[in-house]
Amino acid sequence: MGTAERKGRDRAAREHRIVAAARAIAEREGWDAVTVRRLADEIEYSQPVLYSHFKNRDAIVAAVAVEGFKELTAALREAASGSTGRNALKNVALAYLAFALDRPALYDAMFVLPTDLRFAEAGTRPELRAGFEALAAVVAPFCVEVADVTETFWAALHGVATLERSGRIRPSARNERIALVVRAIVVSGKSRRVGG
Amino acid sequence: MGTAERKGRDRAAREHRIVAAARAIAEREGWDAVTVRRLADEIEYSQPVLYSHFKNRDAIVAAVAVEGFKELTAALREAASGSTGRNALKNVALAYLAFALDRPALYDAMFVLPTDLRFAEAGTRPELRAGFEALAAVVAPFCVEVADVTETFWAALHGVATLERSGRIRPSARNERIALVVRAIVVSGKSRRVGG
DNA sequence: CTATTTATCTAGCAATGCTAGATATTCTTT
DNA sequence: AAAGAATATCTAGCATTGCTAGATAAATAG
Repeated sequence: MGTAERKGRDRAAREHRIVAAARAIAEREGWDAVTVRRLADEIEYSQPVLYSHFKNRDAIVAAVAVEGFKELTAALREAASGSTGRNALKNVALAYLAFALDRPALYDAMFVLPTDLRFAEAGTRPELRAGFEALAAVVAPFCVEVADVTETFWAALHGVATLERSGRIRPSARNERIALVVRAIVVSGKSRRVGG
Repeated sequence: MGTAERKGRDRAAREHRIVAAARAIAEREGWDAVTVRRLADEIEYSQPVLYSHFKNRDAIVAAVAVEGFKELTAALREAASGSTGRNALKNVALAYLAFALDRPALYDAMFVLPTDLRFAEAGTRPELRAGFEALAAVVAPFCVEVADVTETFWAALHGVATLERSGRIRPSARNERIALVVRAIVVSGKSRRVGG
């Protein structure tokens, strides 16, 4: 009798519908519009059901963030494939920015909103680690301290994305900034004395 | 009779007390603890009085942010003074990170929380522009496209600060990341062909 | 068929941002 | 100084939020 299995599947499907609804509303109207009541309406169950799936609202945001990390990782790998060296770097940088700018709500869930997700330490979820490694892969050819340079590359991309998104730096200069970041990585592994 | 003037001063003083209370609570307990009711208690007036000073809660956060910009600007200028060239860059970078990391609530008000403050466009408040120019001053010796490089420098610092603060990159590698950012700026203006 | 566990819902709490309408205070004018 | 006008402030409340206790319905087990 597979009824227990079916129940488990149903439950998983419902959980996925919650996450999908949260994400859809957030993308369309922002995270403030994602209320527990509205999610309950959306999945056609009452509020407390959501709390049998997630500890609290933040845990729902975190679930969306995990989806985001998977997709970001995929997008970065895709961008890296088919090119090498400096071009790969540039393509990855462009893909990162495109991801952050076209899916602001998703990016917020991943990097801005409070979550309990852990990073850069033991117990980091694999979805999160994989994204970092996709960046490290294109950075590695240019340096020996891969972790340091990857973190700095990532931070630069994150900073450019968030400051541009909030209107703090000029959208018109995006390409120049990307070129500067890419060049910084390319140069980082080369000789210390430069240009004479 | 300077009673109108005194009233104006009293009002300004009360407004300042609101902002100071908001900032103090935020620094101590986070922005979630900064409720309008609690601010009203703190200044010993009723809630609606706050709305005669500020349009809404976000406007109070914005007022704290403006204070933050003044202080960040001062900190960056201070850090730049007394050194030149690469050392000035490094000192400014260190000062920026120190600012962001020891005043997380203030930094959030300035860069993370939603505000109506405008940047990088006509109508930008002078407090905000001054901070940018303090960065530009130490970047200028190293490049010709000062605006582009300054924005990228700022973005890198912002990214490093926020990712480190949220535990997404290793605190232990802070100095390495700063060194990389500084070197990237130093190198940015030099010859395009590097290291042979 | 009954008892027990599991799934779900109704109803409500306490807190939030914000505001309408009432009241107290201060100023202006005679 | 008194009456009327304008200003300052408060009380009380709305609508919404995240979350939960306690009641009920459904599924399972004996």
